Amino acid sequence: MTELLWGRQQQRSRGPKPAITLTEIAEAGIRIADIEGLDAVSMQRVADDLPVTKMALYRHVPGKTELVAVMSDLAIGPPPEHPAQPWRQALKTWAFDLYAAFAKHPWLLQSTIGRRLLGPNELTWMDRGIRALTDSGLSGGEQFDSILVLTSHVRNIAQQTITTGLTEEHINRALADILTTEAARFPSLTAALTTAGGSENQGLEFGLDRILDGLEALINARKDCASAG
Amino acid sequence: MTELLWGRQQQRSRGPKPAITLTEIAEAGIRIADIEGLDAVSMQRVADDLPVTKMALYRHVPGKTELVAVMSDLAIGPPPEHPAQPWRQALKTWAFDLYAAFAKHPWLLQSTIGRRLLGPNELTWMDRGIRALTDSGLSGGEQFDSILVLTSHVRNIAQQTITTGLTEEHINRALADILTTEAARFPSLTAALTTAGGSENQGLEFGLDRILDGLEALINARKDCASAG
DNA sequence: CAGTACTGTGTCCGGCGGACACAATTAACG
DNA sequence: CGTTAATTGTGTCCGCCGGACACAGTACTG
Repeated sequence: MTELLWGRQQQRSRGPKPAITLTEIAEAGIRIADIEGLDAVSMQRVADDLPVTKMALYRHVPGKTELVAVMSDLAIGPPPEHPAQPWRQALKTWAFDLYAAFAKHPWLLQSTIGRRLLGPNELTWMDRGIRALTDSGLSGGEQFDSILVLTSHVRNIAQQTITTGLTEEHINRALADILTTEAARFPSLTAALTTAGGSENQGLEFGLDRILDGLEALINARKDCASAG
Repeated sequence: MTELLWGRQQQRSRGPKPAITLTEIAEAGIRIADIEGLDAVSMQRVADDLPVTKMALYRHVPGKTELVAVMSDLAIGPPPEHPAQPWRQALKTWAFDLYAAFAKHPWLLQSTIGRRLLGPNELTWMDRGIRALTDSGLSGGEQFDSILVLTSHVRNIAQQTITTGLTEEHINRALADILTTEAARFPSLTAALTTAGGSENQGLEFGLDRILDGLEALINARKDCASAG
């Protein structure tokens, strides 16, 4: 598993030349997931696209879990390069870049959840985020937790905005129906949504600014403390 | 679907008395998911526990998707009651309550992701969260987005801390191995993790405080603006 | 040239969600 | 009170899934 994600490929000696490579398999999977969603990615489906037999894939990848892991790290890719910026601006562009990556491959929201083995690209994203906070005066754990908060926010907004399925309208209509018939049970929610006036869709930036405000407050407090001591 | 989640049950007329109810089915599913995880919940497995035939379930629920939805709303339950508090403290206890709910039924982290039809309990959670911000001076959309940010943070921390599988140790060891052999590729991340000193596990409160700090700053800014105008 | 390691193929399995026809039950109606 | 019709749970069947395993062809090594 680690070997796969980190590209440790032992050189081949005897035997027929492989007709396909791990990268080609992953790319085929990505292609399918991009168009038809992650659920459409089955061993059979990937094999048909190459085209080889389904069991041929198992010569290059131990199972579907590992295939999805390789697909994910390959699809998310490395974070884009940017000129050096102050930490706040750096984190903001970092967050928008991450959102863009999720927008490009919506199925990454499904495949990169929970405790799992991380690939090099995903780790690079984390490293790049933490780098922005290196000179902030926060402790290592605080830097880590800060990036975690930002990541979860970006993920959540992406999940809310990026409409994977076509049930979008149906869900919204159902919610509207419920909120009109059962408004009495959810007074605060109803009030908030009626004054909200529909889809402002600025959730990403709003939450981002709040989190960054909170971080800035902590960083400033630490700086004051350091200069005073 | 809406009828199921919202308990609209039409009264029965002719025919044999139902041997099982929707609630019993959902409870059986919850029981299985709590012990063996959400993946162990199959129609066959749920039916065996009741015990009835698998196809009997389809008389009460249209499909597995709907069953999981009913299970989820039933398992998360209504948010606990608390005496009135200032908004910040209210949101903090609300967040901890939500975390506790996820800790009680870890599979809720899997089953309640993405755009979906919300049940009454889940909506009550949202309503209760927004209620804390009703008199904050924030707009309805801002109140909504604030709760969204808090929810995503709690979810993310729960996913990080609550160990569903037994691969925990294996993953950590693999990550440690990689960070030692490939430390040069991830300098900032390595530095942050080495100074962090392992599992402080205060991620929930840290992020919570930062987000609440950010919200407080916005609320205060609005108040100043209002009093000045 | 012989041996051997490696690749892709074909077949098979258990389990999954779900469609459909059927038998059994029970309330409503003449 | 008997008949009818609606509703319940059962059994069988299907296609798809991930994966195990034996087998045949290929290409390098001695």
